[in-house]
Amino acid sequence: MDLFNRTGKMALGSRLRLLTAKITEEADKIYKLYKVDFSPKWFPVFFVLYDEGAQGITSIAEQIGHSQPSVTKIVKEMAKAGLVKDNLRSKDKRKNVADLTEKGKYVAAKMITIQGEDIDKAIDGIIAEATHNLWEAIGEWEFLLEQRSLLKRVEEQKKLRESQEVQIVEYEPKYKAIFKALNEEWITTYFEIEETDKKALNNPEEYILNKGGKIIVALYKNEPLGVCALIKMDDPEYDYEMAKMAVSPKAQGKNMGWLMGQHIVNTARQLGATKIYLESNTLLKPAISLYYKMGFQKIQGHPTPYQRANIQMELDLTQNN
Amino acid sequence: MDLFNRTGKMALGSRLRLLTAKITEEADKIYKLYKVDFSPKWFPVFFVLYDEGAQGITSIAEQIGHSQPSVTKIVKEMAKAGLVKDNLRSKDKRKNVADLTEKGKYVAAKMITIQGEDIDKAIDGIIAEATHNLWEAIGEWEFLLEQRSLLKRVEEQKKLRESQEVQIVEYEPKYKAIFKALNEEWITTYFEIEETDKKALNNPEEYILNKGGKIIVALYKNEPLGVCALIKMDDPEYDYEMAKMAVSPKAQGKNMGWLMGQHIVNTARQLGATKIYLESNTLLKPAISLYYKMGFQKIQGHPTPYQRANIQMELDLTQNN
DNA sequence: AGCAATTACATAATTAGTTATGTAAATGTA
DNA sequence: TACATTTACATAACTAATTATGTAATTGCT
Repeated sequence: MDLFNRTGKMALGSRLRLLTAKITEEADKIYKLYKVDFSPKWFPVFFVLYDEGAQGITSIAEQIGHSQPSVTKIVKEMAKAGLVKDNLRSKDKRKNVADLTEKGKYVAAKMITIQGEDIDKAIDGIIAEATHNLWEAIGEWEFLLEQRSLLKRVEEQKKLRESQEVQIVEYEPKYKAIFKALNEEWITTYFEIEETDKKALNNPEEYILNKGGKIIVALYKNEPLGVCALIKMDDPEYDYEMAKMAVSPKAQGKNMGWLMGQHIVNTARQLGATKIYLESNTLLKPAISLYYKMGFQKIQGHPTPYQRANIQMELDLTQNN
Repeated sequence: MDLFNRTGKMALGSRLRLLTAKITEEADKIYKLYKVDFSPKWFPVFFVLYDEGAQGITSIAEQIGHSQPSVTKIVKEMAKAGLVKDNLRSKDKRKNVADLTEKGKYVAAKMITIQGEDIDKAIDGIIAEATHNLWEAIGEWEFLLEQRSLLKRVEEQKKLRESQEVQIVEYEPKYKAIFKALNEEWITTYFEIEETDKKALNNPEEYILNKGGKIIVALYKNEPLGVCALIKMDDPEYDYEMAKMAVSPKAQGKNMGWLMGQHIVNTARQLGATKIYLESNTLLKPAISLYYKMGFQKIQGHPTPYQRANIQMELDLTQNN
């Protein structure tokens, strides 16, 4: 299939489907070769009954990774072919216990020993001719996808790529409106604008910058979609507070919060800070988890002008992070 | 999937199907992640149109390895989604030429560059974590199955195993009936019993053994299912003739002909023969091809008592075979 | 003991493909 | 040039799976 050299790996699903179809088709011919009246799709159910003995439909389905209705159908088909008997008596009257018939046991033994050995050897032959072991590779994929799904892995790549297109810049007067708008957006979604908010958002120069603080803006493809402030505190314990972090919903999943957070921390360090303070609300789950990821620890009892603040945290810059 | 450690490789098809289903399911979620209104099954058709430009249904089907009706359906679905326009004018009025719309081209470019890159990297990550490369392994299987199908490989294993259960023994009087029956079976199927046949089949001792010939019997699981004779000739050029080879239809595909042939040749060699002669009929294709495989060469002009003989061959034992 | 929740399964509807078949257009041939 | 064959496609019927849904039996809880 030359096609797949051109598509790249995003066609993995299609490519696998074609190979699967080809192999299933051959399997059918192989059963004919052995003159067994057997359909390849029966195999997993058949094998489980052979290997584990009589059991209910759902139990089989779980073992072979099929849906329960699929097993129901297959059991009925095999019953018709005389390989299986179902509706065996069991205490639980909901259960439909299936088991191999004598004929089924005979076919199974023959199929799994004789035929299985020939097929194993044929496949081992292909594996020996190849430099990459398909059988082992599939096993590894089953395991690795169990650990972390393909979706998750792609998500991470996406985030990584997009975070490379995020640029952090210093506040300039032209960003005044967006600084206000992005913050108002999340505040009004969950809470109400408080008096302290108004002051800072309407006069960032006066209330933040001129007092020795910083404001940064995150650009995604040159569009300002995130803001964050480092505010000088007048406190015996803390030098700076990280506050007014806001990311546009349009820029979610681009790692912007993390990038701005790291930038703010570095800035604080350069300004000689040893501890950073912040306050937030536990309603804002992604934010809280970001703070923990950055190394912030929960503290208690610091006075705050904000009504919505129900959690307070600090980051100790003297420790390695 | 622990199941597949127990089944052995004959469950390869089932195992592949499960992996394919899982990956297709994830692919669907990945498209949602990128907010593209796109179904994974469209991908091969979509890609071909992107890569090769406008073309007819059948041409697409051939390239992607799908059936033509499948492509017809997919093209219609994509047309409905506004990604493709079909029924484009073409000289050949039977043809339904499809092409990407402007929207389709935009989506394709974005999908294949940006999304494709993320997916490629995610899959490369899995491949890097694994010790066996699934992508390469699939490519190798596509190639190797093209060379020699799985069916053929299994057939060979079967033949090999069964030929190990074939035992060649010397003629004994108890095999007189089967010697006659097996020969009569094939002769009457294609030709008629001739006078010369009757003599040899009814009196093998007198006409074959006592004249210095040999008869061997091939047993499959102790059942006599094949016979062959080495007949002493009274001829200036040839010492022996290989004749009366017969294999029961029940024993077809067990390599019996080859095994008996080799045995006869070895016997002749031990008896000091330098050349073996045989005659046959070109109607008997498997037999003729067996003789060629054994090293026999076609010759012409030797006198024969048989009407059905239309081909004559010899094997030179002085040459390495 | 009585009722809600869960479980085990069957059945129906849906999905993504296939093979089989029909038909019009194009091509090949006597 | 007429007619048979082939090609290109659509449509129908089938296959092997899925998800959705309904129902009876069992279990869990107060």
